[in-house]
Amino acid sequence: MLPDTGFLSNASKDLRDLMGRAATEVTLADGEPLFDQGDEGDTLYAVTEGAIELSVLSREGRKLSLDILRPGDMFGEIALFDPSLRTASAVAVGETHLLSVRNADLLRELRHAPELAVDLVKLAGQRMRWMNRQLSEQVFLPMPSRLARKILHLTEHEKTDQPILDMSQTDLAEFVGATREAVSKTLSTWKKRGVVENAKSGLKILDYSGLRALAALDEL
Amino acid sequence: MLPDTGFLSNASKDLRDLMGRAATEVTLADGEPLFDQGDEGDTLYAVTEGAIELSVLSREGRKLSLDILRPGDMFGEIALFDPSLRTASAVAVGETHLLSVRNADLLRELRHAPELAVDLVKLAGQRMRWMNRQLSEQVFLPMPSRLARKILHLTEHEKTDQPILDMSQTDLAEFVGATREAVSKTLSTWKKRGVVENAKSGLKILDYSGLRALAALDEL
DNA sequence: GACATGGTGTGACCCAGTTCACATCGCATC
DNA sequence: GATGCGATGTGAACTGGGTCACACCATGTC
Repeated sequence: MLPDTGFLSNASKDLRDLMGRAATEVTLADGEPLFDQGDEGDTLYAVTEGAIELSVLSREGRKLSLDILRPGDMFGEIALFDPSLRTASAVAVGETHLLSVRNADLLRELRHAPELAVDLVKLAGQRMRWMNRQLSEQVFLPMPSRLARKILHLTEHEKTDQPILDMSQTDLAEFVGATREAVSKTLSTWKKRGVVENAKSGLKILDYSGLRALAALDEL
Repeated sequence: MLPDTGFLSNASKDLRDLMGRAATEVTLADGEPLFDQGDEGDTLYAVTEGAIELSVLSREGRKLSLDILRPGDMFGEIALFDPSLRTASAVAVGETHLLSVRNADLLRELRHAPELAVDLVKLAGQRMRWMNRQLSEQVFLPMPSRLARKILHLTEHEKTDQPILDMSQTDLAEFVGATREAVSKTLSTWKKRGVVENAKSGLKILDYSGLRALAALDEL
């Protein structure tokens, strides 16, 4: 029922089973919001099909995309234990199916297997580590490195050697916290160097190791 | 034994008792590091006396201070459940006393009171929320607003109406992710406007509400 | 008193990235 | 094939903040 790839692959089988028991299904159409930053939330989700984009936005409407979650990924772990305002917004990218587990339901299940709480916290811990990295990258790395990193991250689930990133420069800009123009310009120089090239509705990565160098992977 | 102020005040009494049972004491001299980013860590700490500065640093040595933790504050929650590399460094500010709880010891105690796991995760959740805010502030707010926020944050534990922030401009700069010069210049303009003034070894806040306005508190 | 040392104030200059303003290129629709 | 529209490319001007290079304290200490 629950996928065993991605984030969830780190969870123990028992935990996955338990969550499966407490879960109900949700389906979203493309672009449909699941929740907004500031909503009350007490539910954890796991993606089974499609994708979810997590983003934060400033009051003036500027947006910083945090991640795209794919089948096997989980999110909303915090809300589960400490129901309160959501710290990010989530919208569906393409038609997507989710499993949702509500706070109360999970706690009920957890009473039969309390040792699994630790597993859950591990997941939360991993997300926190990830969060921490986002912060320091944003602070320490120049825009081109951040861009290279995001591209690598967003294509790492592809199997091909020269994957195509199906995303507009505008979206990409929201991921790296910069303007569309700036992204366009650095992509231009990379194209000249043969690192990437335009492809049908997207960006084709030609030189993976070149990109990795640009990402300044040894830093931080 | 464990203080009941600050972060810990959010913890239930039972949890505090349990932690007290599993804890051992640690004392650090001024400036002494507790752990460095990248160390293995499986221990959670609570400050009982003195203060701890948490910071992240880039490979080239640039530093971003995250917070100053005072008596009653806890940190290292994640390492407890998911022992792994520390994501930040911690050094003592002044002579400081800590209580430390090791992973294994807490889990043993937790076996007698498994329902308390949830309490612990709540704490982790709160820290994650806080982390999230740091990230979006760093991305969305201009330096002066970040500076104003940090000053407010760092003085909020003072009882006085016009507290003195005992910290050099260099340190402040590390908190807001900017250079000393930039901090000096914005502080200068604030001094002209009567918001702050220099005091013996520090900065005196004259106009709290003025500072709050500069912090753009409605944003985000 | 002379001198180093660490904090602070400012100015000159530089640069990454933003803002604004277009031009261009598909590609869908009529 | 004309028209429109979203995505892309790029150039000019601006700007926040960084870098560098000082001057100017205090304070301590020899």
